[in-house]
Amino acid sequence: MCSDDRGQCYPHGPGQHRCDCAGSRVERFIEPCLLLLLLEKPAHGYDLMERLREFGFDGEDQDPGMVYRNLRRLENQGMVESEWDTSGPGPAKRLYQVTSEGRDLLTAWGAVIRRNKATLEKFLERYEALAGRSDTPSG
Amino acid sequence: MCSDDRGQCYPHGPGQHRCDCAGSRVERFIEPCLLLLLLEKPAHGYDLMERLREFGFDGEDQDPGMVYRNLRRLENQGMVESEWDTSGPGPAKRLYQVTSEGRDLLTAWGAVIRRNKATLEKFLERYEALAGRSDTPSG
DNA sequence: ACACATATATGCCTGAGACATATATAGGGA
DNA sequence: TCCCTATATATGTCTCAGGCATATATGTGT
Repeated sequence: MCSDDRGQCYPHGPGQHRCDCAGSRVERFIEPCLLLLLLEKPAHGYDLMERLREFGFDGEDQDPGMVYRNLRRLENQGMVESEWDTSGPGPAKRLYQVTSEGRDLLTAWGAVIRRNKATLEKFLERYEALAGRSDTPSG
Repeated sequence: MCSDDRGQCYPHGPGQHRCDCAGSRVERFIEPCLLLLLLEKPAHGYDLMERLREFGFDGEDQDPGMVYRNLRRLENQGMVESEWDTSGPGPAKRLYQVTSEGRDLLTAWGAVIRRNKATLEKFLERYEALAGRSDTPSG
């Protein structure tokens, strides 16, 4: 079923893919995070990969594929623009910045995330109301 | 790309599957919702389908498949138990109740959802800090 | 020469979820 | 009787996001 030796682990339960037990994902959450980071400061993928940890993305080993693919998709959709930067040392970097369409998308995400937060809050209220009763879920 | 005539619609943006534009999902969120509802009051699938709306599940037309499959999976994992109820009129109902393992799972979910909420809050803080600057995402 | 950090890109596979459909029971109306 | 609807459960198919692996290239240090 779903067993590793890292303590709490539930069958198909609250976990990342294949039982990482780090929490259920908010779908596509990486998208608004990338947009926000890029609005704060234009950057390239490898840099964003590091900075994503600040949003709770499992820092230990970030997946480059995830980051780069999302950036390319956002570019295809006109949400970000990129240009090669060969000025520094090392391999060329693709410098991204957000377009005005991308700003609109982030605004939309803002609303979505507020709504999402409200949903989780509603759940927790109800969950804690239940826990206050005798038949608490933890006991 | 992603266009319908229902107003706000972003390419692959904040939306349910295939551009429903109703908000990005929290993965597997239906699971803790079902457990919580069943702890509040044992019930059958069709009933739960209705009650799920209270958690923000797109009420208009709820998907029975989603509900029933999740219930059966939870039962296979020993998180809930069911028995047929043929007492009432109409077709037989499968009455579900939560097991002690299921309660533990809900407790774990509680922690996950609190963490998730914190992540969204952190994002929103940072998002609003940016919006306070001149280069606000919406303007 | 070799290892390593930096940097980008692509391929494969799985699981959740959206959508459609099948099946059965019972009640009401034409 | 036949049909429509509400109630109730179950299953098939397809797509997409994400996890994991891998390929490629450049510069630095030893």
